[in-house]
Amino acid sequence: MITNQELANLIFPDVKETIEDLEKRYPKRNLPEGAEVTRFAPSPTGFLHTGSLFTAMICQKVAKQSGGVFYVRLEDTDTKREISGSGEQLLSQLKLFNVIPNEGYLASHEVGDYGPYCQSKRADIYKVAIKKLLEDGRAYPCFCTQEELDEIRAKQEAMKLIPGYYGHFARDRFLNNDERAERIKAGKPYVIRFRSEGNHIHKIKVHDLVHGDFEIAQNDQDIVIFKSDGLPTYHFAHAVDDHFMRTTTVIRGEEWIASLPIHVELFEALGFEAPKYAHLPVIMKLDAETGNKRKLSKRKDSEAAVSFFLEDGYPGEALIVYLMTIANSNFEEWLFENGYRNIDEFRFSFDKMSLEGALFDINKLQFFAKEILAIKTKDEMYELAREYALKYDEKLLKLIDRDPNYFKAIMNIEREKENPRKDYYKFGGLADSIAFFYQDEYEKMEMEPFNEKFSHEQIKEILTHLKELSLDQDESSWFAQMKEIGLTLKFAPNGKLLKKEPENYIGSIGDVAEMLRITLTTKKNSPNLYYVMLVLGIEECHRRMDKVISKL
RNA sequence: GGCCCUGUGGAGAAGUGGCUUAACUCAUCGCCCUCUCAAGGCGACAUUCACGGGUUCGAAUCCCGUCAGGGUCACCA
Repeated sequence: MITNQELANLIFPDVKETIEDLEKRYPKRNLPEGAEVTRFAPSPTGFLHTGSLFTAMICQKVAKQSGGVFYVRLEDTDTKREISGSGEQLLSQLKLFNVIPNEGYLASHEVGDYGPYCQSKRADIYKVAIKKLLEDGRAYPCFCTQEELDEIRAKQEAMKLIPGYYGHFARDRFLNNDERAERIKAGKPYVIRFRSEGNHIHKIKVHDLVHGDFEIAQNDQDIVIFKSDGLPTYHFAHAVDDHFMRTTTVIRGEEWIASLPIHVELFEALGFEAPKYAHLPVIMKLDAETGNKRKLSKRKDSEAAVSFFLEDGYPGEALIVYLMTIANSNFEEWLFENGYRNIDEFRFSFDKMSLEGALFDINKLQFFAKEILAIKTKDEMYELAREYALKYDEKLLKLIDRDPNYFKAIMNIEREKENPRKDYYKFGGLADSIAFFYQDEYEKMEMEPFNEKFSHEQIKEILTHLKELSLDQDESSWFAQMKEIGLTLKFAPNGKLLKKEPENYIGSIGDVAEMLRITLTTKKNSPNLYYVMLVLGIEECHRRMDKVISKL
């Protein structure tokens, strides 16, 4: 009968390297004590998911704050689901949130000594590891067809047994090497399975950086490690790659906890030391139909894809800040003490992480976005807005480019002060809210109705008088003038007085301001009127007032 | 269904046996300020920590049970 060695050579005749060679090729990293090597390992099957950004952000943070390495590895072993170009997109979107790897797959090229960083290019490496397992008798070819597998499963279901390829159900583990060789030579298609030595009635203790210690059933499944397309499955690739890329801490979603026993056994069989694990809670959403929590779903929830925030023009920083509040409960407090400008100095810790998946809260995101945009300078606002407009908003781009300084002036209304206005939380819709500042756009807009309390004649009269307003001094003198004009026409200088002596007045200064506001901006709400007038310029203000007077 | 994880207000949460009449943040609501809005100021919002039992002088905190929610059971990752 042929030996394991001979069988291994039959399957992988070209593989000459050994695990030892690989150990030499990918030596332990020379990093200071405590430095963490983390990785973000997406599969190129679509857009960047909000949960993936969350994971990637934490990976980067952990590596950065420990003086380690954060790298990206493309898990492109599922050729069927792969969407071409999504690898590049993933990287470019990550970059927009300032999550920038210092090693690995970078779309246009690769950086680092532990590559290649695309799994599809690592076939040779996986083969070395599989060959070793074959030689050790810890892996075997399996010739079962899909139908046969289905049959086994049906039998197990009927008998109410745990489904899967294990124990005596693992039919092909009982073949002898001669039979295996014969079938291979006959050209029968096969996969390679791991031969598990575990038993699910035994428990193993595992440690997780966020969940702590817990027990879980040992693996007993003879999982597929090498698919018929010549590529490894996730589990196997994880063990091999994270070992040879010298990852110290594997940070991934909670959905991987269930397969931890497989990974533990794989590392053991390969003779590798397992990395530390951190299984992150999943970001959830309340399902409108069932009222239950569920994972953010790309199909159902627009906010599941980071492109949603990008397209709507949320500042990238805001999403990161928001995600960090979910990641570490003490972050918010830290933020209020230390400010938005030094976020890098915050020290992330796995023990400050909640164990339950947080419900995605767009309100809170918007709150942070407002705060962040409020402390931007007018120039930063210009850059940000233009960057957004360039990609997503043609109308906004035209308005901005017509006169950058004019746009900055609009953005600067009540910005350069202690408590800047917090009007904006995203750039989506900005064009519409500032359109009235532009003459031609203003002409196209429909005015909100004036207060019906006042006749057209009264409004005309007031507007005519308001043309005397001067912007030459400051806001308070402007406002004093307006009060004075109002007073001569029987408008109380404040609301309280009107309430107190309703018989003496026909309205209050508020009514006067509203008329002016609607006239100039078409809206009942706008930024500080004085500054709006300054930006528009007194001539344009008069033009708009004249127009309304003549139209009424 | 088995296994694993989780369970403090509308949301994120602090809390690890007495300092808790449960911090803080968002949201909501009310009042004040005010030319509208935004901001800001002040205040309201959990007699109670999923539920039931137990331990204890004392429990959100420890133990047991129950329930609920989530995850997972592929030649997908």
